[in-house]
Amino acid sequence: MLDLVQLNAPAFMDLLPPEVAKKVRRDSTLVKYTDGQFIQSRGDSKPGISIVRSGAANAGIIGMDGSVSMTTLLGPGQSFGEFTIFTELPRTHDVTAVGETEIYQMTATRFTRLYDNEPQLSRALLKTALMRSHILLEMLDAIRRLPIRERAARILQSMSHTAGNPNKLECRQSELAYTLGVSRISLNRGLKQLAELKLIELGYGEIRIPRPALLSDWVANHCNPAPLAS
Amino acid sequence: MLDLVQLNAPAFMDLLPPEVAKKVRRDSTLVKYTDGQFIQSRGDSKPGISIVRSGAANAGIIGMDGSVSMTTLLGPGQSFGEFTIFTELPRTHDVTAVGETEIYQMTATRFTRLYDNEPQLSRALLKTALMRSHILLEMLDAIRRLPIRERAARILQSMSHTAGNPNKLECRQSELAYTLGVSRISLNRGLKQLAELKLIELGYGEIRIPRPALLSDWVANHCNPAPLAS
DNA sequence: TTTAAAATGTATATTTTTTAACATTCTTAA
DNA sequence: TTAAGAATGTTAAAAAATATACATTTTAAA
Repeated sequence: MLDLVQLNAPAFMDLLPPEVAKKVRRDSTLVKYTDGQFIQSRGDSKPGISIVRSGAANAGIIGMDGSVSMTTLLGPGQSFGEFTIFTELPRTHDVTAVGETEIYQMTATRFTRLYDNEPQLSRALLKTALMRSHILLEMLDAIRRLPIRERAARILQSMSHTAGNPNKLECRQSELAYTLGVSRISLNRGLKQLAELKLIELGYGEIRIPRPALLSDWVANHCNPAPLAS
Repeated sequence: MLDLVQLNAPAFMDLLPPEVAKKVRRDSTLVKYTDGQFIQSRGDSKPGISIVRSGAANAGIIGMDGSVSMTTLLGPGQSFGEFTIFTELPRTHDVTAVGETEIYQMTATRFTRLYDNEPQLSRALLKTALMRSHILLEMLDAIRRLPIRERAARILQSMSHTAGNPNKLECRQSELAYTLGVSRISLNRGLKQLAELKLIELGYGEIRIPRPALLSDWVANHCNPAPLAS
């Protein structure tokens, strides 16, 4: 499943100096999960931080009818739940394992002790938290202000930046729609229009971006209210 | 103007021990702005942190047509722009002064020096950043998942928690609509329905919540997908 | 190679939301 | 007390998005 937050934010562990990362691993418990297994539930209040070691963690909110909204895929090195340590808030997401997954789990008390001795930890946490709210703010703004076509262009552009190949994105249209919070039909209409503008090409399970610069220009001209000037 | 983020998040300066707050004030430049004056523009890239001393700062995004979306009012003690210090991101918002306003401005270099010597700073920054993204995530989820009526109920409930008087909110419907990202007409329709359910009472420039517990119950039953269990 | 499943493409009816326009109510300052 | 402005209330038409349904294309497995 796709994700805006994950795709743009750096992994927590990657921001740590190797020796600090080692201490984090040392002080935490490695827990293994099988595909689909629950790692945490929305509403849990036991504070602690979780870091993906291998596999992936799918964060979302499961509705009463079983539907899931706003899915986020967290990969190796990425953390979640850290806000429970610094605030008194309950967990916002249901998180399940995607495939065989290993998670470093650390309780709040252990983490706090490490945190007090390793100033590098706070930098890494701050950077991820600040980038996350930055991205969320931009996304919120896009949802409120931009029509679906523009929103789609924007997410494609940001994904092409971070994905392996800037010219091709492998993803289902239904997943993209999910992430943008719109119906597949609406998304398809938007994508069609972008394809007519020659900004993208639609394929089976993939979207090609033959000239990323063209897309970037278009996004800059159509999606930025007071364009992010230099 | 109303704001979800501001209403729920603690002020940065309030999270600092008095002696650290004093050092922050000491190391920054106090700048005065008159009503409506620009404090920063979207796209600015000079890194630094700003803290409101008196008055208020209005953060929003000004569209090409002059319209403003997602307005946020920051009051005394609240900070903005700190993410520019820890990431390489340009500023996301246009910020203007509301009335006579004083802002503590600190450059990135100065702040970083202080940051390295005062571990308490990182805790305060982390807490505000984490709370912010928590609130943003919940808001994003609400926008995607909930109809307007439910969204309105949710914001009213959260505001009644934090406002001075839990039984009365003084706000224009147009402001509320703005914050929720819907038209005034749609919001009015939603509020009417909540009023019919006897959850709220509508007045001129105010919304009364005669029995907050009733509203909370309703929100818990209608707005929480997998209810935030205990 | 055939078949089933997955994914995309498309049309239409329905619902939701917005825009625009205007009436009404409330507040405040002359 | 009255007039002007501010805010809310209401309606109808237009636009946007969704749901439903089904056709087509692509992939991969039997």
